[in-house]
Amino acid sequence: MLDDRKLEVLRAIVEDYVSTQEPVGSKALVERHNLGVSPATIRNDMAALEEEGYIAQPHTSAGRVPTDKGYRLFVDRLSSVKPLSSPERRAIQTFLEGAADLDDVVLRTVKLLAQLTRQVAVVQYPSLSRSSVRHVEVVKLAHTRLLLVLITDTGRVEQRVVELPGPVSDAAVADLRATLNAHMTGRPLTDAGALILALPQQADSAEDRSVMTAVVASMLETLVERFEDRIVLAGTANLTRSAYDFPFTLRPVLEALEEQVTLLKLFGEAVDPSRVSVRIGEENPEGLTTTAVVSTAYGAQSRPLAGLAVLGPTRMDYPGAIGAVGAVARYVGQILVEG
Amino acid sequence: MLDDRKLEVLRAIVEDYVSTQEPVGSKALVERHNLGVSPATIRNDMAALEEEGYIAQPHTSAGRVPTDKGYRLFVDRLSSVKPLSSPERRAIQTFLEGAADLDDVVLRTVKLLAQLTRQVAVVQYPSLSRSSVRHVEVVKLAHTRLLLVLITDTGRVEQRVVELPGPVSDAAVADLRATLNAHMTGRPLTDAGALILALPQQADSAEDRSVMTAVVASMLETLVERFEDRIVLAGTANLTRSAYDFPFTLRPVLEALEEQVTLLKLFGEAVDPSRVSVRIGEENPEGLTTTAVVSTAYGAQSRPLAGLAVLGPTRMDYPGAIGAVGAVARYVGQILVEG
DNA sequence: CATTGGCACTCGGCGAACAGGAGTGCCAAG
DNA sequence: CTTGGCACTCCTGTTCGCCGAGTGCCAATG
Repeated sequence: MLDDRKLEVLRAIVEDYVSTQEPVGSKALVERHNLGVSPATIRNDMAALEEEGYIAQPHTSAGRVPTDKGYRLFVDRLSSVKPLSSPERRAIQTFLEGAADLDDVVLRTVKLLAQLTRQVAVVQYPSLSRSSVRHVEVVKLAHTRLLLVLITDTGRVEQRVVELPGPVSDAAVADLRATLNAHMTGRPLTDAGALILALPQQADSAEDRSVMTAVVASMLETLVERFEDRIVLAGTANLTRSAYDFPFTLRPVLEALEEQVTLLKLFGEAVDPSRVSVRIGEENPEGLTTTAVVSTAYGAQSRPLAGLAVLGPTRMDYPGAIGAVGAVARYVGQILVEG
Repeated sequence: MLDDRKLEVLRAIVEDYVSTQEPVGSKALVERHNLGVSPATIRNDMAALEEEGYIAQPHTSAGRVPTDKGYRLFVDRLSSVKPLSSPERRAIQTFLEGAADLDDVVLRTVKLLAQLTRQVAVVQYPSLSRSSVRHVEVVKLAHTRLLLVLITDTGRVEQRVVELPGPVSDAAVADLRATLNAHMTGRPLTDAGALILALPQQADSAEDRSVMTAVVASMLETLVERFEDRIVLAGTANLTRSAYDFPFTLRPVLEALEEQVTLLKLFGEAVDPSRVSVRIGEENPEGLTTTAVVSTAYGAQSRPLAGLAVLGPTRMDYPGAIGAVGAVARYVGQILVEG
């Protein structure tokens, strides 16, 4: 059905439309790309492509525009990743290496991505669920109040205040710290919860037991609730560039970007740092159905830490975005895994 | 120059324009407000108001629109704060009281404000500079690596990893913890830095001294660098509602909202929880000159914690926004100061 | 049978012309 | 000072007609 030239035509249409933002006609196509055939031939091919649903015309007498299905085919079979230039690579590396701490790494990453792609960038903090416990600290703030601090091997720190049913001694706190560390240190967070579940029953005294119960409950909440929370955005202003057809399409996107739940869905599939996933139009969660999302995971191959993505209109420079997302993910992964 | 009726006319113009978003003419004015005079009279008043620069007409034959100066007069002399309804108050209180921790309080606050005003809401975390030290914790992560945790009385927790020049013993760490707490606990963060500056010189051994130097340097950085950082936004999608005149005006606003530095300026003057400040148009920092910002501080009267604001088009419901900002600030202040 | 040039057709975009109407400014009278 | 009347401005929406881009179809060609 679709011979090589038709595919070539589709690629040309996508490329032209992405760069000009205007429907592309048969004549313009043969001029800009040397296809070696006449406009009439292209018209036949275009008719076939439209028949198959890869392109569409906004108005009867306008040029053609790729459909979501067309972009999909383009991404899957017609495009190759556009590698970054080596100055770009160097810039990325030095920029990211200058980061002071985890917050700074994530912040720089998201800004970098937004700037490179001129789209909206979304970066997820290294997920707790994929980290291990480096250390647990227990601090007595008052007679009946403790602070639990959980430090992960990715440098993330979660803390939580626990109200106790009764007062505790300093010695008991020291005990608690030792016990928790003995059970949790070095374990992945996904397992850590189960490992401390039985602790209250093993406590020596009734007091210890009630304290332990409160602490364990709180720790479990931390492990469960905060699993994947923090997400950082940058470049939302870029949304205004790509939208002539305004409030209608922009509104739901801005709303979706404020909804953590929606954003988390973007990373649902991206668990393999070596592959970049592209979701186009209707393939996205509600509110983002007019956009395209290019995402991947970062971290070591064997241990992905979290997701990172670029979001823009479906008319997006896919090869460029895929290249940028992949490269940035690699560098961030390196820094976080080594550092 | 401006008698009572002219002021009344200005108020009517502002109110009508805010609610209809359309230039308001003399006839409509006398119909919607019972001013007791004829349109012709109003026309004379309007001419005077225009002469003085309080209103302007977009086109020769259109109605009048308030200028920034007009809004300013309206806010300063013509409007009274619109108190929230008592169901609203109750809703706010219960909603905020349901918050689990500081993050949650701030998050709920910002969402609440955005929803109440249907504008963009901006909330600053309780500023470190206006908090006191509740506790300092020192945790040994590895032989040459310590974690410093600083907990403030507003529930904020800042942590930082310090690389040491050489290994430390557990006893030294315990010492360090005790010393730091002795000097810092209960002190405002603004003073805490000065109080630990001299510590390295008092150390017993050369090893202790080098460790202390590293720790103090890191602590000072935390105190200085992180003074005012985190800011949370909500309701950016509301920007699309109030803008027919799009990309041109929206773009710089979105950019400004991503710029922490700009946002911080919004709170520059707001240090008194009992007063709500309004900045209109050109009174705002670059990028926000087409918007109005209603801001205040929250916290105890004697000890403001941070700022909180609402941002929207200059055509904004000022009485409503001022009421909402004031009320929310009061409730958040209560919760954070008591809790 | 794919390719091509020719050609009629469609339809959106754009500017001109036009009518309607809202709103104004001015003026003279109360 | 207020008011009704009135001419004027100019924005808004509509219609009309034209232009041109782009298409689909067809017959001719290699």
